Amino acid sequence: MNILSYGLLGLLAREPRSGYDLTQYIKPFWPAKHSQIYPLLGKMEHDGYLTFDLIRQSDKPDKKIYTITSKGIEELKRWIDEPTSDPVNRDEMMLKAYSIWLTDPEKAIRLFEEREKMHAERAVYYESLLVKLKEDDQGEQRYLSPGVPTFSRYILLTKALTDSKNAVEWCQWVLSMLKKG
Amino acid sequence: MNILSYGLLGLLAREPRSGYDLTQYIKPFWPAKHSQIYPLLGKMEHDGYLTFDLIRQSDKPDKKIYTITSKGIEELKRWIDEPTSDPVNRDEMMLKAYSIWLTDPEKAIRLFEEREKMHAERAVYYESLLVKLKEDDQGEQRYLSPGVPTFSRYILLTKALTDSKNAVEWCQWVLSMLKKG
DNA sequence: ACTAACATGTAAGTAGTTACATGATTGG
DNA sequence: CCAATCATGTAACTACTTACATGTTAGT
Repeated sequence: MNILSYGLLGLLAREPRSGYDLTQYIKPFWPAKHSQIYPLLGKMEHDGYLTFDLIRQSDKPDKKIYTITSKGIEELKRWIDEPTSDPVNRDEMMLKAYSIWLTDPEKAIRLFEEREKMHAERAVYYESLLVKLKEDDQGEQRYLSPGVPTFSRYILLTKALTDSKNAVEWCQWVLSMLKKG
Repeated sequence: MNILSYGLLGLLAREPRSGYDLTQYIKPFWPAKHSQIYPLLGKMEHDGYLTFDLIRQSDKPDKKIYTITSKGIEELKRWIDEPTSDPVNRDEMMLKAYSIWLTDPEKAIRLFEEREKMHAERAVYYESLLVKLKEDDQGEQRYLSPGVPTFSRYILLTKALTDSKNAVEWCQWVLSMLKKG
């Protein structure tokens, strides 16, 4: 049970999903490829944290729908009280920014403009997910109450959105200095 | 030559340093343990990107001071123009936040207060580094000119500081909702 | 015709962590 | 006396990525 496996349990605690679905949903919060996730799900099933049902499909490939067990729920609750490891942020861009003084300003400008675009696109994406969340809520603002799963999703999406916006602003700030010279 | 090795080259492009020093300086921007860095430095030296001088010390253990070669500088410049990989952010706290609805509010509050404190401490630390940078500059504001190494350090520290502050604010925002209930 | 989405899996490799190993000096 | 800082290294392990492997359907 590594950290990723708790992330997967957290998704399955809301509703049963396939490995394929889990790979998509976990991505913004804990990047991982399907080649890491599929074997891990097998191990978690073997250890009794999950069960699965094989769903035969004619139009699309067959799939395994994983469901969390009560043992899985207990393990998830236990984990929340354990010490939390430090965040790990690795961004090649930051290392390039550290050496940007070695290169010519045009190249530096191109680099930061690219990144600004990337983060702006992410911001749009997270914004759209937040809009969807609020639409599903139908004006009842249930997502503002801790204790419902939507609350957790709401605060995470908000964090992802502000992080993206801040990254865009930082790029713009650096660009303004690069263009002044 | 993995991404970390370019980070190390970037530090050595400013001034020669020991592996021990590099381990400290790289940490905020690319977490890595000495057990990863020492063998990597050996490989980079073997490949001609670095040289080292063995400094014998009587009070402290001997050390190796690494210096970047012209081949190293060229490689560093070449890397900046290459495609940049996506940032990787993995924070166990985010996964816990996603499952926080399963636990009681007091535990949730404790979790977020701890994190708020951690990020606040980081903010103080980065603030102090920025203050030091500006003191060393002696009011000449050279760090605002792209093309000097201090500019790169300035923009990175500013990013690290605002990221920490934003994380503190997010924790406080979540806490305000958790306390309302 | 080709590209993307759906769907799961394994094999081989790289990157990163934890633990082991050593040892002097300084400060509380 | 104990912990921290300085200083470098290896061994064993875990985590993660890239590449290989297969196959259908829907849209451009």
